[in-house]
Amino acid sequence: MRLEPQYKELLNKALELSGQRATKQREHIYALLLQKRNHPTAEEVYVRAKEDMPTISLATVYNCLETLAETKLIRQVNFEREPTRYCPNLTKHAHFYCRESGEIVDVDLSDELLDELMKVLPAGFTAKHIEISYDGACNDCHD
Amino acid sequence: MRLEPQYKELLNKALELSGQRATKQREHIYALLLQKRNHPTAEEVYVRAKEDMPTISLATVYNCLETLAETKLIRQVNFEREPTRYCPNLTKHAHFYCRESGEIVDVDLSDELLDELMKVLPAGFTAKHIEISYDGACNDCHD
DNA sequence: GATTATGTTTGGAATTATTCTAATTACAGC
DNA sequence: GCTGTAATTAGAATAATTCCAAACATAATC
Repeated sequence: MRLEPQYKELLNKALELSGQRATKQREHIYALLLQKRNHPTAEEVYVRAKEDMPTISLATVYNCLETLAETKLIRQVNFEREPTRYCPNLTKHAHFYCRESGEIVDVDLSDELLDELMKVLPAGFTAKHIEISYDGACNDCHD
Repeated sequence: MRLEPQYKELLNKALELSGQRATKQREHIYALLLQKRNHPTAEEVYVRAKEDMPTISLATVYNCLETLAETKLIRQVNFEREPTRYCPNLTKHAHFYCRESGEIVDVDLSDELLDELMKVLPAGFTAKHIEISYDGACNDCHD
């Protein structure tokens, strides 16, 4: 697993900016999130991370994911009370959760649509963030 | 605490429809959610429920909330990994979470806006549900 | 280049929200 | 009033995550 130069750059910048160090573990976690973008849970990341880095601990996986999320290199994705999932797609998007297959798919959102969503807020309210999640059946899972 | 007749009716219908019984506990929980609509957690519901019904157990609170949610009389509301909150507002709405005060406010959504959101889904995807949550600062909490 | 200071990782224990379990209780239909 | 089923209860169990203190790695200073 190799972290591509532009992402390595991105990671280093983001960590430096927040006064944190670039470590093997952080690079590794970031690389594997970028490489297979299937919205894994921390546990799943842990399993994958151990393939190339057998001594990494689950606590470190949580720490790294936390750091990456703080520095805005990845997003945390939650569906109800299920385990948090992690997503390196930085474009504005929602998530579609297929109840059949369990798959999670990114859904691109236009700035116009997001604007409209901001406009429906009551006067005096300002949102830093909007989370949108769909759930239903994906293309492969229709009855 | 008195459950207003129209809501009592609604509750009875919904429970009957799903083959479940109307119990004191279910009525009580439903009544107090309707009476103070501040999106309480299960724990908070438990505390309030005990005021008038000191022998009720936390497990029962969870059971009742689950039943009410199943029968669509209330909605579960989640923000990241925080405890689930409960909401008896059945209109189509999103939730605004104020990071300052912790307050949660309902935000009405028009059918048109929801339609637009459905339209951005990839071909072949059908959503049964959309969850929208804003977070930021509410009217009372600006810097 | 050695020393010190600071940040990071690690394994295991602790926490927290929630669910499960088995026993008791309440209720509906006969 | 019985009988069967559903609901409640208290406490144990679970699952995801966070905390903790010790070991380790890296960066800064001499």
